[in-house]
Amino acid sequence: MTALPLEKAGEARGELTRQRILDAAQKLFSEHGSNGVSLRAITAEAGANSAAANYHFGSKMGLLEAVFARHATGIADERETLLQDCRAEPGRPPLLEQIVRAFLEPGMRGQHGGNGFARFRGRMLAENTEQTRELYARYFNDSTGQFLDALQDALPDLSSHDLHWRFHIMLGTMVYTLANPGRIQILSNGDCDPSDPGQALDTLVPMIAQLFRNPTMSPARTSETLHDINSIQAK
Amino acid sequence: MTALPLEKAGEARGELTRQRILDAAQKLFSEHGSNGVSLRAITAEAGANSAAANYHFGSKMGLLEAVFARHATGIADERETLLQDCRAEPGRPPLLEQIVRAFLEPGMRGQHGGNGFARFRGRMLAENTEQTRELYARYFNDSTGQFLDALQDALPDLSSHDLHWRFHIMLGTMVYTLANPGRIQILSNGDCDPSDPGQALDTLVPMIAQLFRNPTMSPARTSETLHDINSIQAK
DNA sequence: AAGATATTCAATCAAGCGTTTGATTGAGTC
DNA sequence: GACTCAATCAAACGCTTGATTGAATATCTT
Repeated sequence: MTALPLEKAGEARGELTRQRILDAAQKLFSEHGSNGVSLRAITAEAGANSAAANYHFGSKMGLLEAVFARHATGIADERETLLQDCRAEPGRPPLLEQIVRAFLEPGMRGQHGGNGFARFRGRMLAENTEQTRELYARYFNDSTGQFLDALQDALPDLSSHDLHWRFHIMLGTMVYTLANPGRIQILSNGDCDPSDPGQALDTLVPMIAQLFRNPTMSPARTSETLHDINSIQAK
Repeated sequence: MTALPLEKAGEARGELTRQRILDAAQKLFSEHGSNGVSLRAITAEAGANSAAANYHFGSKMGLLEAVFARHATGIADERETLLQDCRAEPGRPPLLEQIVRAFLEPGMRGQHGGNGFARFRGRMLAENTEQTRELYARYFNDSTGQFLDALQDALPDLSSHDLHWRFHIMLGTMVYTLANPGRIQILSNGDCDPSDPGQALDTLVPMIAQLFRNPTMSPARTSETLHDINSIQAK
C-alpha cells in the first residue's frame, strides 16, 4: 500500500501498523483459532512491538472484534444489495438460485478481505463461543432475516419449520466450506476443492437452490413405502 | 456408577478416576474447544488431582485422543452394521433415506457417549487442526469410504464430483448441527432445535436423501432460462 | 504379613500468557 | 525552538499453562 497523498502523513504511521496487525491476526486466527494464537505471535507476524496490539485494540478480544468488524459490514451490505437485485427482476417471482448466490457469494468470494477473511469467519462460526455468537448476531442477523423472508416469499408452500431447517443446511455447508480444508478434498483425491470459491459456488448454489425447492417429505415412512421413493425425483 | 462385582476391585480405583477425567474432558473440550480449557480445569471438574491427567494419559494431546477414541470406534462400527442392513433388504436397490440415516444416526443419537460426545466431535471437526484431521482420518475414513461407495451404487447416474460435493453438504450439516447452539435456533424463535437429536434426524434425513436424489443442475444458466426453473421440481 | 505395584498427592518447574508501565521517538502546532 | 501528543519500544508485571517430581497411600500378589 502506498500512502495516500491526501492523507495526513501523521495518520499514516499508526494506521499502517494497525492494518498490519489486523492482517496478521486475521491470518493466524483463521489458521489456529482465537485461543490457539498469542498476541506475541500476532505482533511478531505483523513486525510490530508486542505491546502494539493492546495499544491499538485494547485487548485480545478487542482485536478479534476489530478483525471481524473490518469486513463484516461490507459483506452484509453487499448481500442486501444483491437481494434487492433479485427483487428488481421483471415481474416474475425471484429466482432461488439468485437468492442463494446473493447470500453465499459475498462471504465466499474474495472481495471482502480475501480468502483469509472467509476462513476467519468460518473459524469463528465454528468456535461458536458466546462472543462469536454475539458478533454474528450483531452484524448478520438483519441481513439473514431478510433472506429468510425472501426465501419464504419465493416458497410460499414450504413450512416455516422446513424453511429454517433448510437454511440451517445452507449455513452449515457454508461454514464447513469456509473452514477448509474439508474432508472431501481428501476423500475425492483432490477432485473437489472447497477452497476454490468459484468451484464451490458454482457447485453449491444449484444444489442448495434445488434443496430449497424440494417438496416436503414426511419423515415417518414404512420400509415398504420407502422402496417406491428412490424412483421419485420430486412431488 | 457402582463398582462391577465381576471386576477386580483393584482395577476400579484408577479406572474410575480415568473415566471421570475422560467425562470431564469431553464436557469441557466440547464447550470451550481444546485450547480453551486447561488440564487443571479438567482435573478439578473430575475431582482429581491436577497431575492425574498427565499420569493417566501422558499429555494433554493424549487425553484428547483418548476422549476421541473412547466412542469413535463404536460409532464407526455401528455405521457399518447399519449399512450392511441397508444392503440386506430384499432384492431392491438400497434406500437413500436408510443409508443417510445409517450414516448420521450413530453419531448424532446419544448411544455412544451421549450428547456430550456428539458436541465434542462437532467441536473437534470444527477446530480442523492437523491433529483432529488426523484423528478423523484414522477412525472414520474407512466407514466414510464405504458410504460413498454405497451412495454411488444407489445413484449410478450421479457424477463422482457431484456425489462428493453432496456428501460435503451432508458432512457440513452434521458438524454444524452437532456444534449447537446453531443460529436457526435463535432465528426461528426456538421452533427449530438442532440440539434435539430426534428432531434433527427426522428433519434432516429426508431432506438430505432428497438432496442426493436431485438431478444434476448445470451451474451456468442465463437469467432468462433461470426464470423457468422455479416451477421445475426435478428432472 | 510383607513386598511389589499402582495410584494419589502437594509442591515445584520453566515457559508462555495477556497486559501494563515509563521512557523515547518523531511529526505537527504555536 | 518549546510544546503536544499519538505511536513505538524494551522491560516487567502477575498469573496460568503443561508437565514433572518424590513422598505418601492404597491395592494386589505371594
